[in-house]
Amino acid sequence: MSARVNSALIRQINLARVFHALREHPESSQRDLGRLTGLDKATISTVVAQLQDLKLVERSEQSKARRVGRPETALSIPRSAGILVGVRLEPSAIRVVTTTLAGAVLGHCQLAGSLDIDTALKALRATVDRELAEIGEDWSAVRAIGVGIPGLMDRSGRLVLAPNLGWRDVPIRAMLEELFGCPVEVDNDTKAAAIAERLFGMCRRTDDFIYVTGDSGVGGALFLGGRLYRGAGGFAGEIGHTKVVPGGNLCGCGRRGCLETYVSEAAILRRLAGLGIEAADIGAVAALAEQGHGQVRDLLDEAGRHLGFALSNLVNILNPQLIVLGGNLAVVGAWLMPGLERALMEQALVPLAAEVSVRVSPLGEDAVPMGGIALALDGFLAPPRLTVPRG
Amino acid sequence: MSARVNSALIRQINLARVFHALREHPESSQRDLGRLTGLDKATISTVVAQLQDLKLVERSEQSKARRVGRPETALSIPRSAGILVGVRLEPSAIRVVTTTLAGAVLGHCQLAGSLDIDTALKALRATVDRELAEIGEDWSAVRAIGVGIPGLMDRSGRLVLAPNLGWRDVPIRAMLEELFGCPVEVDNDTKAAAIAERLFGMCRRTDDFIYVTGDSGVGGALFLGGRLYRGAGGFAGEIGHTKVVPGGNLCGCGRRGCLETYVSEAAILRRLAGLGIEAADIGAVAALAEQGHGQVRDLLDEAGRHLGFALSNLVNILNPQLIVLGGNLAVVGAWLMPGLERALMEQALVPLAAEVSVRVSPLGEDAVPMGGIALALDGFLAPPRLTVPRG
DNA sequence: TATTTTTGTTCGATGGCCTATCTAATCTGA
DNA sequence: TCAGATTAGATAGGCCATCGAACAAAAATA
Repeated sequence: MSARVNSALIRQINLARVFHALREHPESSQRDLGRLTGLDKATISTVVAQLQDLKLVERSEQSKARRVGRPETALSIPRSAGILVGVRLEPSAIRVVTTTLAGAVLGHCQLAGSLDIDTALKALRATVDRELAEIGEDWSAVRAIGVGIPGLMDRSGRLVLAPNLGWRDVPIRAMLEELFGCPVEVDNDTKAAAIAERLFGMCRRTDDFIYVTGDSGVGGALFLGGRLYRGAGGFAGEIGHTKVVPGGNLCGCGRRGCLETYVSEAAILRRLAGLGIEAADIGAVAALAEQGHGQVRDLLDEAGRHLGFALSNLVNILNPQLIVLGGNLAVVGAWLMPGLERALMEQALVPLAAEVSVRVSPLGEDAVPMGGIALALDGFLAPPRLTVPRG
Repeated sequence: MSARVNSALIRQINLARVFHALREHPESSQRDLGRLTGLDKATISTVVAQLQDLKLVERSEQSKARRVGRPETALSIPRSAGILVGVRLEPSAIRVVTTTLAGAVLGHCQLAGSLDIDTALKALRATVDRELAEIGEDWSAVRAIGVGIPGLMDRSGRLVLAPNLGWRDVPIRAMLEELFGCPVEVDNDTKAAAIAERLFGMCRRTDDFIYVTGDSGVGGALFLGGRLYRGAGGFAGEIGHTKVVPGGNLCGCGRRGCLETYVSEAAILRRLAGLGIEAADIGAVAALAEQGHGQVRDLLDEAGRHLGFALSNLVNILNPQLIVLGGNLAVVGAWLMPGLERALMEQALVPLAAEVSVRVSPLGEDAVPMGGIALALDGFLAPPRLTVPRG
């Protein structure tokens, strides 16, 4: 059953809309917010008053005069409104980012990871504590925490399966809320990163984009029609097992020629090793390419071609506006691009290929933790989804 | 700018929800509708009163007693509420269906098509006039008309391009409203058929499904998260040019091995002709298969395999709950199925393949005109979409 | 200094939904 | 037969939302 549609929901929706409008356009006046949201200025007045009561918004002391007439008073989302904590939880590392409610980064922190759940959680707690001390805030300032995890979640925040961590069927959200004593949101890391791209990255005005990343495998997330698409079972986005080479490399899934046997970090390192080229990680690969290493460049170009082939089918089917390369793929993005764009132009239908552009994510290593920030923000701001039968 | 969120919008949403609940569950009482929509019975009371004022709903005279207490009075969407007209406009044929507002079919009608716009529109008007006479209704009873066209539409109802009809940049919606003097909705035929499947067919409870059809090409429509997904430019769903055979048949798009060179009606007829088997249309092919013609069955099985391969990538990426074969593919669906399901099981990731089921559409030839009905219903019932920044 | 101009607040109107109460219609059981 | 129990639906009052219009505030301008 979907949510009740009543006046409380209206206010919840408009509150979120006004807040996000101010987040996107800092130092706006009430008049600006009215224009941005389409709401009457009287409504904006009461909504802003409520946001002030919630300590989410502050009005600046001095006012800026535009030309004639009463000057506008600028509004802001102050640091005193509280902070958000975004976490990337991985076998190899735990990365923590703290931001204001507006998404401005206050500090970073990183720690070696762990495969044992209890150890990982304890380390996480210690890391966040240290990070808070570093930026001079305490727990009372934390509004919410969001965590991106390489695994599959259900809607209630239960981790169904995380192969890389070796975790299965863990009530991770409940455990973290117990641990931190504040609201916690959890989601798949790639999906979280895609949401971050939408709220803080390069997709702020883009309703339809595909986000691709490549670590151990190749993950994807689909942002369709202004919202993240999760699929019937929450698995949507599994682009890594698209078949790109008939009878190609053997994949962990048991089939041959899957995309992720060519373009994941693991695959690239393995294939370079096969050529006698040692690289510790994707950064080292990028460095080699930067130095003009021909074989490395060729291999990345080929990987880009395979990725472009897989994406071309997706472009034909989904007609996105933008494709974003994130995570490890962003690190070598510049070297994947030529092959990728060539394959895309050759394989995708002309009008669709012409409209889509491919970009490298600007969020870098912070993509997933910033996704945690986006999840946390959603957690206490987003109204419930409501469904109406329609086309 | 998205719609204003105010109390008028709330009522619009709840009106639509109650109407659809009654459409889905005929002869419901107000109490039933309250349970179905989650709304308070007081709210249901006023909403039903308004629906009655709008002549959309009627209360039955006699009442049905369940056990003890005051008996319920059943509500219905009566024929006197008006009728809807659904149209499929094609080069070869114009097909018209009339239904009640609840979607119950009142009559069918078909006519040879035309490639000339003026002739086609005149013929359409005459066909609808005749059909109305046949079911004993006149134009005053028509609430709205919906038309499915094999071509690309923009959001305002302008036909951008219809290669099969040879039309380009035609303000088809405005022309039809002029012609009929009542509200008209237009959309791509495959997308319309998918909406019909959702409202009247086998996907009434399914929020995530892929609809596939094959006429001259292979078309698809994506119903994702409870609504039809159109893509950034309205092109979403082009499954026909997925590459399924490297270096395969030459396609009209200039590339090789596209899906639609194997499984469209045109492709199947052409490939059968290459084997010396003459079939006039897809119905004849189905008949041959029915008679046990080995070569025909083999070719359909192979087509099913190619379709299954294309769909397997899509299943991996979109994680749908259901795949529906419609249009001409439904006619030979039984013979495509074995190859299709085999390919799907082999190629798609196990947990995803296990959850998805493939079905043949029950709507048959009426799928597109019923899509017109769905569009027409949406036109005067669906509230405006509202967007909230979120994940 | 008075006027103009623009911003933001407040008040009343309107119209949603919801709680509580009331009425209607039937069944139950003595 | 008839009073009570039970359930469906209507109505009134409360609350809260947006919105239009009048109002207050603050600065530039003449």
